Amino acid sequence: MGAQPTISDVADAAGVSRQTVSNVLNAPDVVRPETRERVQHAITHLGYRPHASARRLRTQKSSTIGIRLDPITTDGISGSILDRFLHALTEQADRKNLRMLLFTATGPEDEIAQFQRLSEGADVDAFVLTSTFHGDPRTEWLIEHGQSFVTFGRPWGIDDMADPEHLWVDVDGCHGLREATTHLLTTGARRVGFIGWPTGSGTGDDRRRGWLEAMREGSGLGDAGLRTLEVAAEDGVNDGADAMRRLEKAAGTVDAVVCVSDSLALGALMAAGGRIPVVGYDNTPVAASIGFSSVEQPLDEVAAGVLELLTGAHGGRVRPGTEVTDPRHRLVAPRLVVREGPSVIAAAR
Amino acid sequence: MGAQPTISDVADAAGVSRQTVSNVLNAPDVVRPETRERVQHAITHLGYRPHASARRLRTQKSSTIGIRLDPITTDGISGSILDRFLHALTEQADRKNLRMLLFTATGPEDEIAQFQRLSEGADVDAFVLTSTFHGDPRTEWLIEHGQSFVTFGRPWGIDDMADPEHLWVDVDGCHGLREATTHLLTTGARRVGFIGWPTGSGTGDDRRRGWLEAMREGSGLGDAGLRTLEVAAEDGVNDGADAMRRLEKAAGTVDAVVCVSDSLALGALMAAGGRIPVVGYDNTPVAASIGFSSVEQPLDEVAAGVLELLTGAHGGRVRPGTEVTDPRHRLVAPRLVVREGPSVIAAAR
DNA sequence: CTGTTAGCGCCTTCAA
DNA sequence: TTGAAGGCGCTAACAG
Repeated sequence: MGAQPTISDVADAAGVSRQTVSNVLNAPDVVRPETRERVQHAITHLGYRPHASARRLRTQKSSTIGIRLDPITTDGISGSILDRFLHALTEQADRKNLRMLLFTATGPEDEIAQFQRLSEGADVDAFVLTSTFHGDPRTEWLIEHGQSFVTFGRPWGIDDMADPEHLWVDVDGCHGLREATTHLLTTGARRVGFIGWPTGSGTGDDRRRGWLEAMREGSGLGDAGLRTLEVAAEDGVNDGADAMRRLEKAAGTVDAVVCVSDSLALGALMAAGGRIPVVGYDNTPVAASIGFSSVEQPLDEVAAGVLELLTGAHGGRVRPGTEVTDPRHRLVAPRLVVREGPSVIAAAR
Repeated sequence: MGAQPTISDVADAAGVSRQTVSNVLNAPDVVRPETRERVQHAITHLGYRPHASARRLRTQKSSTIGIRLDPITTDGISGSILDRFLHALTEQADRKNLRMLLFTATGPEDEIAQFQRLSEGADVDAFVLTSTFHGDPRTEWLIEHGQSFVTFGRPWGIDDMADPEHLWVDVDGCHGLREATTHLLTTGARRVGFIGWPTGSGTGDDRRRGWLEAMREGSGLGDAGLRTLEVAAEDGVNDGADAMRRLEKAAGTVDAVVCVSDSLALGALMAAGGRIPVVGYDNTPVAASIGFSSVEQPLDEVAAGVLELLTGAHGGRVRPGTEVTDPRHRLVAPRLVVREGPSVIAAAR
């Protein structure tokens, strides 16, 4: 450790003024190459590094993004996707010289209090939210207080794509399930069942739509037939198993199943004893280790999109009166990870 | 938003000097009550909040703790425990007015580079590491450069408890497996098998010891018999299933099994078709949703310990010449979460 | 292209 | 108990 060298030390060592050093760092093209090199040499020689707080004080920006760590989901295996998103975000933020600051909250009001605390204390100058809905008090507060933010997930309002105030990035779940279903159909399956969440969740309804469209186009089944191939469940392995049994009872033969989550898929797989292919969603470690196919969200792309929106033209904030020229929303396509099937379960029988 | 009020604004509003405001904030007992109240009123009225960067610049401390987000573990379900630890840490740090800053690294050297960057830039003034070993280059670098840090996990050196330079908090895995094994023995099981990792990992060997000791004391089996009840595997569901089959082949009857991880436990459970009780480790969401017992790490306690060590007497750093009076290490006991058994798997048969 | 000057908002001396 | 200076390390304006 020892005392860190300051910009003055570097200036002295290089025989220039402090300002020139600052220029070398922040506007290199404005300094004559030979001077620049001399300064650079002094910097590396002394091991100088700009003092983050001093810079932030001076520039009035923290270059730090706040993100809330969700409360633990006891059930459901899908908690890990947030983890992976966070990882992607941190990694890419780092490349843009942005830092990620964590916080927790016990509920929406508490979260708003945290927004206030972190923004007013200049700890953070933007937020990333992970799941929001239309009329969410949190986004309303952020918009109202002119805070920069981008959400991972659509607000699921009437007209998301046109909403100029709420920047978001989301994964096209409809497309994902359509692809999964189509894949199963090309494999020879015809009666592909669907295990989803109860109607009402934007995400779940969107994914269901993907299955429905693919089936209408490719299965040759009518709507009445399709209705028996569909069943709703809460998220959880036991719920998935239960749903599978209900599905088999209602539909008679089922050639394959697509699910809105890996937890449900695991349950379905177990209940079916591994006899038919099951496709999950999120491509969690369980899917990988048990060996069933799953729709993977491209979290790197999502993270990149979030950062671009945040650092882009509007800097995550909408300037009133600005024309909506550049995209404020981004919908990325997931991809299907195809796996052979569950060797473990088969072996267990 | 708008411009945040500064300390001067508050001073003007309250009719005092800036200094008095500062005192009200940092040394309230030195200001006359009535003045204090007037200032407090002005603070809340104006919505004043001290500027974090300004304070950090002045005090030369960031009050921020850096933690590396581990690369994603594709296999193994246990990734979520780090998640929960991070959550506990963030929550408790917040109460102490400390912030958690994330970073990622591609490997040990890169991580050291990050240490350097973050510490020299005064972004962070302490680190939390999540898994270290004896002679780990990262801890060596941190010690050498006088950086504050605490690890979650023993260094697994010869004499951990006496090492005065490396502060750590860990979970007593030996105790955890002993408890799990004893529980199974009291339930009536006698031949309790053990599925562990290959010898050599400190954590794994420690947990194995717990099983071994409990069996020696309570099973009435001799060492020769015990040897057939033990099998090693990498971490993963398929590995667990495979291990279970090997175990049954080698040992003949097995009444129950304890495993060093939930992934292994899940595999074992499936291979055994849910016929015998299996106990896992980490109490991950899978254990909860499938419904098997598991040893839970008390991550809240770990987080609390880490922060206490960090903010305690030595502030995470060892002052040379200081007597070793207060504890520099902390070993917390996990607890067994008992569950009925896997209804899903039983039903699937 | 380089140097000088003037703070960013806060806290730590010291004096009153 | 309160007030008046000074400076933490940096960068944005200018002036040379």
